[in-house]
Amino acid sequence: MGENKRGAGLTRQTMIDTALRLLDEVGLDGLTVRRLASELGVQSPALYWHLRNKQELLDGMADAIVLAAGMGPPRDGESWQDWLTRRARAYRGSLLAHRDGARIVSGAAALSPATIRMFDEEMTAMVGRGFTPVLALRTITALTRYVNGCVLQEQTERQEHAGTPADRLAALAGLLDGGTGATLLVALRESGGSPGEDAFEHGLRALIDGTAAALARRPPPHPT
Amino acid sequence: MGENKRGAGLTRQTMIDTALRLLDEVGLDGLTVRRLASELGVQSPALYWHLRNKQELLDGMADAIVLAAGMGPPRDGESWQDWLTRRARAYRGSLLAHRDGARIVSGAAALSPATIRMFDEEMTAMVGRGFTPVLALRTITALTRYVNGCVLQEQTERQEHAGTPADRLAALAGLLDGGTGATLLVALRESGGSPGEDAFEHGLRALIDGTAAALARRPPPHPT
DNA sequence: GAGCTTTCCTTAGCAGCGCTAAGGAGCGTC
DNA sequence: GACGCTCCTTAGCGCTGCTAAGGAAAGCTC
Repeated sequence: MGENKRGAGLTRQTMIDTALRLLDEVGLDGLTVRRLASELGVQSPALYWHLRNKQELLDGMADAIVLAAGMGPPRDGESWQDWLTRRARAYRGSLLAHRDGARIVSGAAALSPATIRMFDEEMTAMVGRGFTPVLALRTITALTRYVNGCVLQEQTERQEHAGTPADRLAALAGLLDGGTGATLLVALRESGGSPGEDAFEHGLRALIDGTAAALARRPPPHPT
Repeated sequence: MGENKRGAGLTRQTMIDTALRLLDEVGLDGLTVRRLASELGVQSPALYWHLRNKQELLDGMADAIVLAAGMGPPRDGESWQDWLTRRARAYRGSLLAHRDGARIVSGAAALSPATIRMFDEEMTAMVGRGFTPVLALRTITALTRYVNGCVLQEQTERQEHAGTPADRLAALAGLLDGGTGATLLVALRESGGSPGEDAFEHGLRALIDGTAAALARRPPPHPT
């Protein structure tokens, strides 16, 4: 693969970047330390000079994926509903941008201080818009976990069902003896393109609207 | 470990049951084929007479966990809101009942026909209560993925942060230079017991309420 | 009842994994 | 020129999922 002596020696960052590129090729299960080392033009134990173990590499990759979403406080004049919606879509897009991205982020053991500070800034902005700190934390947490769960499922489905959608539908029809009347089949046939994206948008709007209801239920402590 | 010749030979079901028990002891990463075989009083290749590979075992475990939640159509006189809330809590409880339960279910490649039929029955019940098939599918999908994401996060956090909550709070305070004023710290301190459970309940209610709003927005095709 | 087949488990072992131990090349410093 | 530090090498350990080949026991056929 690549030869050594490229510019300077290995860096934590070049390892993470190369690992993310390699991830798209071979997937998380194919991402071995030896494979990454050969991609970097180096023997595998060389990586352990820069990393304590493989998990530290995965953590770095997870943080890079999260940071690439470009989240952060709302823009000026943006309602918190629009902001949180945009934020959730950007986060989902960042997870989808890399193969097994959701598995990487979900399995991460620790986020970087920069990411944690970003969460804190976001919550402060929410408090400025009428949230209590507790409600802000609950909302951000619920949204993040929802997106994680959605993309995780989307990505595992994408790689294991190799057949065409029509084949999958036919296989499902064989299991549901009710024939074409089965509700699940009707729904899958009627929901046009990607049911994953539809379900994501439905749940996202529901979470935002439901949060607005919770916010109205518990008004800010100093109403004018 | 266990001796062989217990009753009859191995069964798919006894393997799955033993694997679930072993899972609570050693976790998913410690659940190896050799370890499970020794627990069954047998050599490891014996398992491959009953299973094609390890993934098939994990799929069976996932299905057992899902079925143990005892989901299904609503009871008589139960509103769909109460039913879906109860269903989501039962599902979460079933995932939490086994160590790494969410990882097992999220990584499952295929659910059993019985489970798929149960989903179909649930969706039929929802259609009977005013949902369109597409909206029913979106709602069930969003709820399932939300619970998956929640429990996945809860379970990975539980095992990797070994320190006491107070220690974690102090470590976090070191990262957030703003001192005790940081919103994230305030929220963590104020949210009493388990922020994971609080966030789950908040998101759950938001999802249900938001779905009710979506249902009201798109009324059934034959209103009287 | 002998012989054959089928079922279910054994022993042996392969390729690959994460990771460690020990050593060596290239450098700057005294 | 010797030393020490940095960063990489070669060798290899214990483990993984899984396969190949064989053997004991049970059941079926004649």
